[in-house]
Amino acid sequence: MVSMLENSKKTSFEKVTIKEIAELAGVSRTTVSRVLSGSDFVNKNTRDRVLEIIEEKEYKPSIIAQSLRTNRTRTIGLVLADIENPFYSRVAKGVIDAAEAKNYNVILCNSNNDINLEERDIRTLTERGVDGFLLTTVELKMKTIENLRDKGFPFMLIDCKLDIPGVNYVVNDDYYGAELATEYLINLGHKKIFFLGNRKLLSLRERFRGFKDTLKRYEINNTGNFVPTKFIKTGGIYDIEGIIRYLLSRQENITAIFAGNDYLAVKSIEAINNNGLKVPEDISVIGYDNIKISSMIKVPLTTIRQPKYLLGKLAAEQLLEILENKSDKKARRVILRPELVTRQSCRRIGIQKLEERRC
Amino acid sequence: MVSMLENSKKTSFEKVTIKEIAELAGVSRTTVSRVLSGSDFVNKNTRDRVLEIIEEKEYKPSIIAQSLRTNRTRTIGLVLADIENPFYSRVAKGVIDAAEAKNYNVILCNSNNDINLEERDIRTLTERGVDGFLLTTVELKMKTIENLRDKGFPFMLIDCKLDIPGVNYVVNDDYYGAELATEYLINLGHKKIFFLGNRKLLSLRERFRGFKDTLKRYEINNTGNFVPTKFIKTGGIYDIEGIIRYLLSRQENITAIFAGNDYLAVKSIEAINNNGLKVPEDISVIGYDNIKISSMIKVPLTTIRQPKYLLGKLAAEQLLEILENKSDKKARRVILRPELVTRQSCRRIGIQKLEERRC
DNA sequence: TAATTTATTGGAATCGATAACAATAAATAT
DNA sequence: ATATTTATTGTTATCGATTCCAATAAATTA
Repeated sequence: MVSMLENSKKTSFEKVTIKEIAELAGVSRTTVSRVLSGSDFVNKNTRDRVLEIIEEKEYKPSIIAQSLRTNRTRTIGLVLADIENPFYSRVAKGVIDAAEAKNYNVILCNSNNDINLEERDIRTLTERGVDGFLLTTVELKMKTIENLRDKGFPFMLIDCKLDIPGVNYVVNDDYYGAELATEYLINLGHKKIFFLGNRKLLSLRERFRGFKDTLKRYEINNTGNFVPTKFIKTGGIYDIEGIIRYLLSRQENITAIFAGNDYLAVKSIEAINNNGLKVPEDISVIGYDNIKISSMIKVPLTTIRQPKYLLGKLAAEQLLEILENKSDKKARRVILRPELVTRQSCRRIGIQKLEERRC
Repeated sequence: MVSMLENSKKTSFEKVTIKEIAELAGVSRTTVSRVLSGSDFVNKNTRDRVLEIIEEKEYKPSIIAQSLRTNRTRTIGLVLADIENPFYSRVAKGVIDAAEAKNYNVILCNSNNDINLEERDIRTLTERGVDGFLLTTVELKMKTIENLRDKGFPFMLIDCKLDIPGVNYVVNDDYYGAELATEYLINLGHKKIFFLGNRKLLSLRERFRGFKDTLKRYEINNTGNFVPTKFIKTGGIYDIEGIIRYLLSRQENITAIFAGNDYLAVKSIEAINNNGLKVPEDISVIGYDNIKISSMIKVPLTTIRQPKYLLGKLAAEQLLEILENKSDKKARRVILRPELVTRQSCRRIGIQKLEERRC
């Protein structure tokens, strides 16, 4: 009764500490701590009494104080290249779910595809005392990563295959995915295929490699896949309209575009339409990522599906394993396989070119 | 030189503490702390010496220790209803940007539109010691909010207009937005309009109010806007296909659907198409939110645009102001105005009904 | 009965910072 | 020359937990 009265008087946010619990239970803080940490050697009666008071007072140990003492925060950092990009937000969901399942929290940074912000975010996170972090980097500096590794700070890369010792990652097999896409186009009869994408970005570099190698394997000569720099705006953003106009004007009879990601694909289709041509009738377009909108646009997009949720989930799980088990130095590298999703943005081209059908 | 040698020997992650800095500089920890906290009363020579050593040792104060002592973590929590929903991820970006601008970090929780997870998240965040948090709640329990308020824990609601004393929010004016949408449809000649959306959700409730009131204002009788429960799956998810089939079968000559959000609108259009009808020829559909895909789908969606980034940014800024300035108890309620975005999913219906054109 | 284990508990140091208060030396006023 | 201010710095307690080590009481063994 008295305690209820006291409670109702309490207006501002006051915290119960372990000291109070100890006093109320007539034991030492040590004992309360023991009760808290599960089972050590505490007498059953004592334990019950302490637990009762803990419950009554709704005592929760201060995570901050615990962190200071134990040097673990049960927090991991997540550096997202772009939270608004559905690819990354799905990855983030996987990360958050995996973290929460193990009673960890996630501090989120958004690097905005900016390598400088990315480094700032990494610094912020380490200073803030996260136990480890996950990095979805898009154009990473080798030095930064090596530095992190050498400091012994636990981290994993997401969707960034960097094969240097002591660096772990969970990635989609971009090379294989690009093979899938390219083979698909080739089987539809395409030979003049343009690869659209910023090859500075790690995953796009892999996709481009897969593309090139596949063409070679089929003995198809393909030249000039370079986007003139004048179409690349600050921050590596492409002027898709400009690129498409340029491609069409080159009169090279390009029959297909392999867009490095679905965003580029969607924009390309728009641009192609704006130039009076149609997809897939005049030009086939294949994307990469299978983001949600790719099935919803005017011409549902043929693309490569990547396990995104899994990417985040596995990465987080691997990181947490490392954290729970600091000694083990074994390499943790997971490579996930993408799949082809055929929709309607690519069509077969054959010996006789079908006449354009107009509605 | 010696120190460099030492550094290169250091393999694991070792932290420099204020104590070491103090010893190296030949001053007390207090003095170092003073230097750190900007300008107190420290002799310029001393300060310079300390700063030099801080720089040399790359010393960063432990945020955990600071937090414990000062009872401030420079961390805010963000409970997102669904990080994968582009609406919320844009909001999140606004929040993160505003927080980082003031040197705060964001701990992200994803409540998955689940009210139980939401409460768990709130608990997690308060226990973790965030300074305050932002809540994008979708179906909140009044009790939870009142409880938080009574405990004096700083928080703000995002896009959830809850007018009880001591509760602050930044919201879009859903009522007004719904007025805009409804008026637009009415001006196009629609009278039989169906409102599609879960009216348990706060913002949808507001939209429905705006919808109803506008119809009344135009003296239009509208009945039966209730979705039969059999089409509502667990978690409040709608079986849109079922609903649309049901609507069409009712033979009530519905000419327009006001979808409570763009997702519902997009799905509705798909469902309508699947039933052999066309948008907007047979049925007009207006959405709400103006998410990215709404302009990219087959029939670009007419919808209501909401300032999403601003929503998050302002909410975070308000919260931080509260945190920096604990004494001020003034109400912080911001109401943002949405706008109509006309695209192609609605058409005028007139006296003579145009014959269906087929391609 | 004395000696040794075992079970249970508490004291005090510690994690890395901040802050109230005290202390000293130098500068100024009387 | 003495008293009082001012500038600068240090001492120590504290935030809220954990943990090493010691202490006590009870139980067991010799």
